[in-house]
Amino acid sequence: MNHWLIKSEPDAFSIDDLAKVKQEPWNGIRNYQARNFMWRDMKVGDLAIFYHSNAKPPGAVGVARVVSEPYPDATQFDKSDKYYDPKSDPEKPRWWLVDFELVGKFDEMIPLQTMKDDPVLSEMTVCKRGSRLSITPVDPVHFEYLCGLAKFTP
DNA sequence: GCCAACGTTGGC
DNA sequence: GCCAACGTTGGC
Repeated sequence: MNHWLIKSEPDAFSIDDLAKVKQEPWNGIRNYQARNFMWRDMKVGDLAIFYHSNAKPPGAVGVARVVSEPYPDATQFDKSDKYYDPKSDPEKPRWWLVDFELVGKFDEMIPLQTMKDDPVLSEMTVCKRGSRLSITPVDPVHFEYLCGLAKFTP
């Protein structure tokens, strides 16, 4: 099983929003590296740290699970959607996604600063300077350690 | 294929 | 609001 970190801006879609729906298509990803992780590497059952970006403070807020095979992101073909991509061919879709469901929300978020200050978690991609990728692989050791810090058992 | 200009992300 | 990092675009 692979482990991941997925970023979301809580103003757009927060972990509480994920709690309200059964499962959520992770749409709007328009970066090839992030797309490749969903399209090529994610498997049903994979676990992901849910991370709030552009938040005060930013940080890890819970755990989500991959619950679908990859399929084309419908928003790329919707002219009225902000993620519409006129260059994507419906015969050969450019953007793919998976669905996530909530596993659980941490009792207390682990702020990015706490992760950066931690000798183990500071190795995570999200802690590195200039890390903008919205989906990143996570070392299982870091995943377990972070859940431990949050007193959370997936 | 190079690279300058530009746009976006996201912490601070 | 600022700005560093970095991906994308497009002229050449």
